[in-house]
Amino acid sequence: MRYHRSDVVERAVAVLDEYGLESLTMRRLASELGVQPSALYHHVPNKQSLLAAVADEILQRGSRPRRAERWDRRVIEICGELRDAMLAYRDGAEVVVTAHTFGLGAREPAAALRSALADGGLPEDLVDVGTRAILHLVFGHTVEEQTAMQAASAGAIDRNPGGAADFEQGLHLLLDGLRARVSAA
Amino acid sequence: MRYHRSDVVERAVAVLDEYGLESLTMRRLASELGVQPSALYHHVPNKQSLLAAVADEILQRGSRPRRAERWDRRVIEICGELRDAMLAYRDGAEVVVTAHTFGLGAREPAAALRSALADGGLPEDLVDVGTRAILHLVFGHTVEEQTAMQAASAGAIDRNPGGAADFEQGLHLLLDGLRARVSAA
DNA sequence: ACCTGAACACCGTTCAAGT
DNA sequence: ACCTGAACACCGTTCAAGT
Repeated sequence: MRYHRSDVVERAVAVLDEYGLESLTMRRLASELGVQPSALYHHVPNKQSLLAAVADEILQRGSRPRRAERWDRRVIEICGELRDAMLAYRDGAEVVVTAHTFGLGAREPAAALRSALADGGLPEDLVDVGTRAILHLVFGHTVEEQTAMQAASAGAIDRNPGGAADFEQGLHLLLDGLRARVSAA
Repeated sequence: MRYHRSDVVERAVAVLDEYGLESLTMRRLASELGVQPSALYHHVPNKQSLLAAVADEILQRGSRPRRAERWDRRVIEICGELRDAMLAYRDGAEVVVTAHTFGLGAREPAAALRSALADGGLPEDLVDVGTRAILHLVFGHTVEEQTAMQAASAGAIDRNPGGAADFEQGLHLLLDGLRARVSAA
């Protein structure tokens, strides 16, 4: 059986979703494909870049058409899509956030937010600050939400970090600040 | 030589700061203390809780007296202290954020923010949402800032995520949203 | 081009035994 | 109470050799 890079990435997503990030090892993935661990290094330079590819695959699978016209509605749309995409796979938020932190993959959401804020007429430095702030909010909220969900389904009834409603409420706090800067410009 | 838990935690902080998180292994820490790896398990139940203790130690070492009176100035003060504390040690942000995510240690900053927002007269649900939003902003920004700093000092001149100025600007966006809700109450 | 087999240099954790 | 010695069950990655 001969594989391509896309087969490896797709199987990695499946292993992640079924067994979790801590079980997504090169050796485990190799045995899942019926291949020696060393064979994976023909398709991927190392584990880090495999995880980046997994992050991009998760985001791409969750992508939806853009419908909103107003810049602030578009921000909400992008953030909702991003949250849903990450929540759709076990440990999806952790994987996407880590990839973004190390600057490998997961670049699309930042670009989409940037252009929405730019369309809103914000000055360039505020586009930068705003994009990062929104992204940090979405990432932080979603990692916490997913961790709590998975902890709850594994037994312990921890604190709940709020779902979609709290997510949107936090986002609106930030959007208020940004809107105030648009009208002031 | 006989050690106590505090010796182990303090040495762990030193190893973290000097060699980074990826080198902070139980085996490495043991050899640094001149002891067998198994000896560490007399002072700490596992690696995860050692890292939580390291996170708390980092935060405690960076703690400063509270001076601000107004609730919103106090939020800025708390966030600045938190950022400085994490930046003071190599990979400090990563360690503190991970501990917080898994609900082990790093609880003090959330409590301090909660009480500041409550003093501001915000309704209870907004205290929750606001605390988490602020924390996510600070954590996200600081991890990104520290990662970029360390990547830069290791060679690659990456994108810079802004320092203290961008940090405060992002925080002010959120505070504007919160202040608007205070006056509306 | 893709894979095997074998190795290298590591991990976290447990547990009987010592003092 | 604190530590040793030895083991268990793993890791990511490299590299010569095969087809």
